[in-house]
Amino acid sequence: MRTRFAPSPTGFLHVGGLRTALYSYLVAKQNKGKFLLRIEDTDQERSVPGAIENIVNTLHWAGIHPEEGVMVKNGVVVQEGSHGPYIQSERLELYRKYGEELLKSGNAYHCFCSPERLERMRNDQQARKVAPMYDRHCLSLTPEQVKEKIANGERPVLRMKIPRDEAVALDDEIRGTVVFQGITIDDQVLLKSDGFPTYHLANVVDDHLMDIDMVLRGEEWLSSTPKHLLLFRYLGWKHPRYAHVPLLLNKDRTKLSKRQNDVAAEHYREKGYLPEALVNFLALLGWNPGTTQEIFSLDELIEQFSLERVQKAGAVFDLTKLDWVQGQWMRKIPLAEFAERIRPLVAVKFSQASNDRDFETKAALVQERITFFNEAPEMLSFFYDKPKPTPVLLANEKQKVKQEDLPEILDTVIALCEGVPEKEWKKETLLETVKAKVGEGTWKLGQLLWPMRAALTGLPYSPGAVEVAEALGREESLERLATARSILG
RNA sequence: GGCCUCAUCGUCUAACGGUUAGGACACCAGGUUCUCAUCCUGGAAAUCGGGGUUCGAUUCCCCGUGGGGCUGCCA
Repeated sequence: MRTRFAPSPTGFLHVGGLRTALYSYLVAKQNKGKFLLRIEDTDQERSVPGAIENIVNTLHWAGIHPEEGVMVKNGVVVQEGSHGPYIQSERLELYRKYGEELLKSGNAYHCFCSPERLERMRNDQQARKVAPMYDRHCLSLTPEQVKEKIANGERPVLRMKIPRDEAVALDDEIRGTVVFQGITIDDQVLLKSDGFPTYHLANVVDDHLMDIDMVLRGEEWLSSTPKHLLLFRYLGWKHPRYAHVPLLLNKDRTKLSKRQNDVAAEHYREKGYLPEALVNFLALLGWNPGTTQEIFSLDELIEQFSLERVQKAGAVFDLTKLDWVQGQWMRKIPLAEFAERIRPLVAVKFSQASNDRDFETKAALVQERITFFNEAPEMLSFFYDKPKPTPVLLANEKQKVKQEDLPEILDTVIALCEGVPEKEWKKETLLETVKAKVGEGTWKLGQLLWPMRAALTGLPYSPGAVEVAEALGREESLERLATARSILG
């Protein structure tokens, strides 16, 4: 099984494109096949320098690694595989050759109509409320007339000749059978006057020459598929299987657009989303496993994905769930790895973090509390910045901590903590100690722990008191408690 | 306008003739030996409409309605 992803290098990798690439990749991998990357740069106007590198890099970031075709090695675009070249602008001769073949077999013809005439024609057709289609004005040209026009310097396009009296049926993997009447299909331009092919010709020639077994692409291609099927037939080739994936939609259910959404996959990387999260989220937009599982690694997707369970209707690209998926993946990261990933971020603000031996203990306290790595510095700031607690913060109505009780409470907490020796300085021991005091009946747990936590962190919310105390260490904790006590006078 | 296509909670979706129409996110309310977060429990929330077919339709058929895609020498 060979599948491909064939983006145009017009800038960034589109999230919809990423999902299509993902599905394509999954189909290839679960069949022990190959997934290849081809670049469709047949529109010179729209090609952007650097776009290929960008797309490849983003694909890699997402964990999708094409095994054939266009790749980037050491920052340079290279091509690997026996079916190359894989960049369409390097295959112009091929398209010209097959265009010629179609011309000879009578399935294509030259057209000299100017853009102006075509526009007039379409306007006129629309005014008459008929479908805008090429009127075959140039079909009647004799070979001599064609030769003469070319000799005069006119640059024709090559148009495909659609049989008007037959129906073309597509057997789509997702949608089943779809039938198109020839009379409704336009005589598509195959080769442009600049010698470049259009998508339609290039796509068919390449999918055949590159031995593609299944084409997965967006639903926007569904209506041009009969043209492709016809081309395969004219050229005497077996066509691949087709699977038209439902579109990703804006909130108003129109095709996902730049104006309404952030559609550049790389931006999600920049915003701090984990590739696992984006891929997981995208996979579920239009596909479901038939079970209640929601979190999938790429390997699990390869194992479980199936086209039969791909939705027919488009899916609204609603990011709300992405954040939840991101949180799930965030918490799945092994602690040691998590700590090392946030350490450099924290060190930017607090250089002590670079060689903090207890950093992992601190990191453990925020892993469940953050959704993005970049929230870590803020969440850990109280470890590196001395807290400045106030009586207002230390007291808490809900916990029944009155300001006038604070001196006594803090003295109690300090005494309790002093009673815990260095080698016993663990959150479990600390909690037991506090609870033992609570058992005496004077104070409730919250009356001791809230002021303790507030004194240690200086914040209205943070990880728990004893957890923070452990991470801070005995000496630092006692110092902070003493500081808090001192402001109370 | 023409062609193609789609249609279950706000969103992503399950149910392939028989279910109190299920799950997830978001939302709301509780709980989780201290706050925040996590986590747990509960709640509110949907079959576009009309006809058929059938003992029985979310499910099959038809007609509407609504949405979407395409309709370029763009992809």
